Amino acid sequence: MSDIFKALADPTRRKVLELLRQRPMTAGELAGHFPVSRPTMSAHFAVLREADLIDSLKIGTTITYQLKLSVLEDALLGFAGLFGVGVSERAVTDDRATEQFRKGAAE
Amino acid sequence: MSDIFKALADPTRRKVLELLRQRPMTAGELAGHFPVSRPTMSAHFAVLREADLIDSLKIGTTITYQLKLSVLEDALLGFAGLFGVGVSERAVTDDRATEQFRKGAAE
DNA sequence: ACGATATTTCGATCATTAGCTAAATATCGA
DNA sequence: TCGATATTTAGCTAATGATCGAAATATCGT
Repeated sequence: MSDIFKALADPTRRKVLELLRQRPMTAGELAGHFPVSRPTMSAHFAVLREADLIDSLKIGTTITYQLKLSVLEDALLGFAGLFGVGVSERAVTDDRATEQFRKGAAE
Repeated sequence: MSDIFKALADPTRRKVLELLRQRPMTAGELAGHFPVSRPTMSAHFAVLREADLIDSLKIGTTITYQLKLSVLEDALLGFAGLFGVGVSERAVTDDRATEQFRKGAAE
C-alpha cells in the first residue's frame, strides 16, 4: 500500500501512468514526454514496477510498458472504502494495443 | 495533488486519518496510538495540515484535529476519474463530535 | 564481427524526510 | 507567580529519493 502511494507521490510517475492509460508505450516513447534523462526515467519505471503498477515486455531492444489498471483500481478502491467513500469500477475493455501487448507477451 | 499523495505515502499518517475518520481527536490522544515520540507525531500532523487533509482547533493547551474528508474525497475522486475508475461519494453525515468541533471553532 | 540503437546499471551529488532529545511556548490551576 | 501539562520548534543524524553522466548490456542490421 505504501509502495503504491509512494509511487503516486511523484508527478512524473503519475503522468507516466496517465500516458499508459491510453495504450502501452515503450520506455523511449514515454521518456520523450519528460525533460529528464533516460536513466532518471528508468528509475521511475523501476518504482512503478516495484509497486506492481506496470508490466514490462521486452521485444528486441525495446521495452514496452503497460499499465496494470486493476492494481491501481484495487488500491484506490480499498483505501477509499476505509473512509466511506464508495468507489465503483467501470468496465474497462481492452483496446487493440492491449491485445497486441498480450499477444507479444505470449510469444 | 503531490502533497496529498506524499501525505498518504506514510503508514503512520494514513492510520492517523483513519482514526480521525471516527471522530476528532487531540494530538496527545492520536500520539498514544503510535510508538513514536510526540515531536515526530507533531511533524506528521504538520504534513497532514500542509496537505489540507486535517483542520486544527486549539482549546486551552490541547489541540484537536479533525479530518477534512471532502478534501480526501476530492483527491481520490479526481485522480481515479483520470483512469476511468468511477468513484461515487456516499453521503457522510456529521456525527456529534463533529458538531461539537465546529461549535468550538466558532467561539 | 561491428557499429548503431534502446535501455538499464553504476556511482556520485544534493535535497528531502523520519526520527530522536532537548528546549521553547502557551495555558491552566493552586 | 509557580509548577504541571500539552504541544510545538530547534537542531541534529541517518536513511531515502531524484537526478545526472558514464559505462554496461543486449539486440539488430549490415
